[in-house]
Parts: sequence; structure tokens; C-alpha cells
Amino acid sequence: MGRRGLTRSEIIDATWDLAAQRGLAAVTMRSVAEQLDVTPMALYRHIGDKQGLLDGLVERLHGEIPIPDAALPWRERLTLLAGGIRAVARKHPDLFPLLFHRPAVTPAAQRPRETAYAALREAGLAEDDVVRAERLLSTFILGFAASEAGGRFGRLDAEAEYAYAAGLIEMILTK
Amino acid sequence: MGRRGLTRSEIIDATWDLAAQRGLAAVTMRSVAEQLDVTPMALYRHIGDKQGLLDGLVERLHGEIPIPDAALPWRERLTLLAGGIRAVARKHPDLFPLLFHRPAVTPAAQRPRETAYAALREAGLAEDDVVRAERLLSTFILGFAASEAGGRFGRLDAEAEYAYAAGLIEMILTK
DNA sequence: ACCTGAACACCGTTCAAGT
DNA sequence: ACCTGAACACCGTTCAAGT
Repeated sequence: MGRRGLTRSEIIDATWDLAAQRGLAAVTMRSVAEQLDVTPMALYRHIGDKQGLLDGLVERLHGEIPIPDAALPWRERLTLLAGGIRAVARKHPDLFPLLFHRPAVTPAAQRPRETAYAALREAGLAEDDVVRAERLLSTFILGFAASEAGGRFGRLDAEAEYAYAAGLIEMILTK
Repeated sequence: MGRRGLTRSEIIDATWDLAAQRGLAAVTMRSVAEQLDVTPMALYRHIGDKQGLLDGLVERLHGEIPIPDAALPWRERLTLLAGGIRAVARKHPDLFPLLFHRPAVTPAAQRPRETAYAALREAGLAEDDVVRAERLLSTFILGFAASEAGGRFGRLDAEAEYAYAAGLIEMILTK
């Protein structure tokens, strides 16, 4: 005990490790503080309250989404992006629903979005449609990934469903 | 105190009222028990554990979705169904994300789904496509409603986004 | 400015006991 | 069979105090 120089990013690091290893339920002010060898109250100055801890997790979650190589064809970039988001959902099923609870305006959230914008522009969409289509795609992918990771799909074949959806989206983008 | 003849549905009723009036955070074993004038431990025999309480809320949430008149044209039925789901999300923003966490296999979940099936059949889809399209639509609507109610869309115009999505879906269904 | 110690008002759940 | 009482092992957060 008695540490000094605690920083926000150090706290969020510890929070992320705890969540990744022992699940969201294991993330408490007390457990995070213990991991950092400080008292729970030491956290408040740096992260506000527990919601601040969760906001940090949302940032990290966005940062986990792999950004596909810009040299690849746009279709492949979109497919890889969607696949990456599903993979994040499967790896962090309990954290993933947090993405619905905050506007995706942080820098970490911007990178996947800009990647999608660029791909949709290359696909030939008008600038207005690019923004709308990105929201449609991200909403669908988020809903799909959350359904899959959360168990809403039950025992059914998510892969076949995903292929069907991808086919229709492909049709829209190349109409 | 000292009540007898406690039933599951009575417990879920009290849970729903509490959640609707004071939010999901106010739903605790203790607060539900207090509302029913029993001790918290009396609930366990009837609902299992706290997850059982939440499962009850998911049922009620499905039951809140208004079922459109079967005599209406299929397009209108789908539009009304989607609008009804969004309305439920807006009315119960904190409860709504619970829908992602359980397979939608309860009787209450079946009614909206059967309504969508019937409309999609009338739209002329093959039986296999009816099932897949329903999942696509429900996933999108759920993701959209959760984004809107949870705040992921931030200050942007959800209505314009919804209209854009509806237009594309319309295009798919009548391709 | 930054961290601690003690306290407050809560949680879900188990277990033995009562009727 | 059904409910209670007491207890256990936790929570987030406030507030005054220390350095």
C-alpha cells in the first residue's frame, strides 16, 4: 500500500485485465483497487465513479477490433471488419453489450468507423449514403454479434444466418 | 409478514412493476420481497435465483410488443411490429438489453415472431427465406432499438436512419 | 494534490430452524 | 411444503483525516 502517481490509464489497464480474465462481474472498485495495491477510494479522483471504469472498458473494446489492411479490396475489408467485431463479441461476451450504452464518439470508436466509410466510398456510394450505410451495417453487426454472444440465437446455426445476411447486404451495396 | 401461497406469476408481477416504475437497478431480491410482504428467502423456492427474476422480465417485455391486426396488408403489419418494438425499447431502455441474453423461445416471444413469419410469407418469400429473413429483421430491429434506447446513436437523427434502413429492407423484400 | 480508514447503506445467497 | 431469522461475504460511495 501507499502507492503514489496512480494514473487513469493504469487503472483502466487493470480493469481490462480483470474483466478479460474473470469477467465483468469480477470488476468492482474494490477488486481493481486491490490489483493496483491501493484503497478503493484512491480510484475516484482518477476515474470519477464506477461508470468511468466501464467507459474505459468500452474504449478498450473498440480498440480490440482489428483494422484490415487498406490495400485489400473494399468487400474484403468490410468482411474482415465484420468478422473482427464478431470475434471481439465472442471473446468478451459479457463486455460486448456495453457498446450499446454509450455514443461511439471516442477516438477508439472512430477507427473502425472510418475504415467502413472508406470501403463504402470505394463501393461507389454517395457521401450521404456512406454515413447512413455505415450506421446500418454497424447496427446490424452489433445486434448480430450481441445476439450470438449473448445467447439469443440459442442453438441455431449463426453461421448460416450470417451468410444469408451478408448476401443481402452485398446485394444492396452493389445494386 | 407471514403470507402464504406465494406464486411465481405474483412475484414476476411485482418485479415488473418495480422495474417499470423505478428502473432495473431498483429490482433486488430484497425490494421485490418487501413489495410482497415476505422475506427475500421466500422468493427462492419460486423463482430459483435472481436470474429467474430477470427471465420473468424478459417474458413480460416480449408480451409488451403490440401484435398488429392480421387483416392489415403485410407491409403495414411489419412496420407496425417494428414500431412497436422500438416503442417498447424507448419505454423500458434499461430492461430492453435483457432481450439479447436469452434465446427467444418462450411462448411470449413466439407471438411477435409468428406475426413476422406470416407477413413474410404473404410477401412471397420461400419458407426457408421466411425464417432467415425474420432473424435478420429481428436482429436489426433489436440492435437498432437497443442503440437508440441505450444512447449509442448519440444526438443524431435516429428517425432518418430508420427510414433509410426501412427503404433498403423494403427493397430486399420486394426484389 | 493524492491517498487512507472508518463508516453507511446496501447487495445475493446459504443454512438451520420454525410451522 | 413453505416461510423466517440470522448470518456470511460481499457491494459503491461519502466524509474526515492524514501526508
